[in-house]
Amino acid sequence: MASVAKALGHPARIAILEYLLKVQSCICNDLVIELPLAQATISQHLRALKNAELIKGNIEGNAICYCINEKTIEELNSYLESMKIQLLKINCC
Amino acid sequence: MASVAKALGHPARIAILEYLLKVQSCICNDLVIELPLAQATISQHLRALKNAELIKGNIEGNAICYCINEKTIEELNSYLESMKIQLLKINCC
DNA sequence: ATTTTATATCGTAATATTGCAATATAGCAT
DNA sequence: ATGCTATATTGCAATATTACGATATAAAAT
Repeated sequence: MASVAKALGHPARIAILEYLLKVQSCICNDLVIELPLAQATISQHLRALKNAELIKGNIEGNAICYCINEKTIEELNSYLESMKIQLLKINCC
Repeated sequence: MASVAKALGHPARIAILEYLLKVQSCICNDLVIELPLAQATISQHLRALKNAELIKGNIEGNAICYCINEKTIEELNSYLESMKIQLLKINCC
């Protein structure tokens, strides 16, 4: 859990995910144009997101189609959901 | 968003939140016994969680009652929820 | 008043992360 | 075969994070 959150914990990586959502499909060189970061840096962030299984990449010719991995988003979501439910039981502070 | 995720992105801080959920109320010296970390380190992690508004602390005599800040959990949750909904529209990879 | 308990802060060493230029790789187009 | 395009990897400097001992603070108990 911590490792997924950690991968989310950088503005550039949030921006990448939101861009992927916005364009609803992605060949990632777009990102180099879209974000104010060097290509090497973006590649590094993509790797972090991939290691955390927040995105997955399919090779398509000489480009790579990176997409959000729904499964991990759902896992994170249901983790928070259950936290929310448990919080209803608590009555302090 | 990134800053909240970043605060969640450490196993000790996840452990603190889960402990707060488990005991359903908290006077935080418990944590020094519960977690295999020095008191200074725990205090540091508590500060990180507090800065991210994931917890709030009320002074109670000479102790402090730290509690989860539901509001932030809910915000995080609804961010992921809306991401999930947007993902349904996407059909690639 | 002194001691104890709970917590925070400071200083510091070890480690990790970030950003980037340079270089490498690999498929595509010519 | 050669050059182009998309991406990854490497090396490195700058910065941030983590962990902790030592010390500070402040309320409570004696």
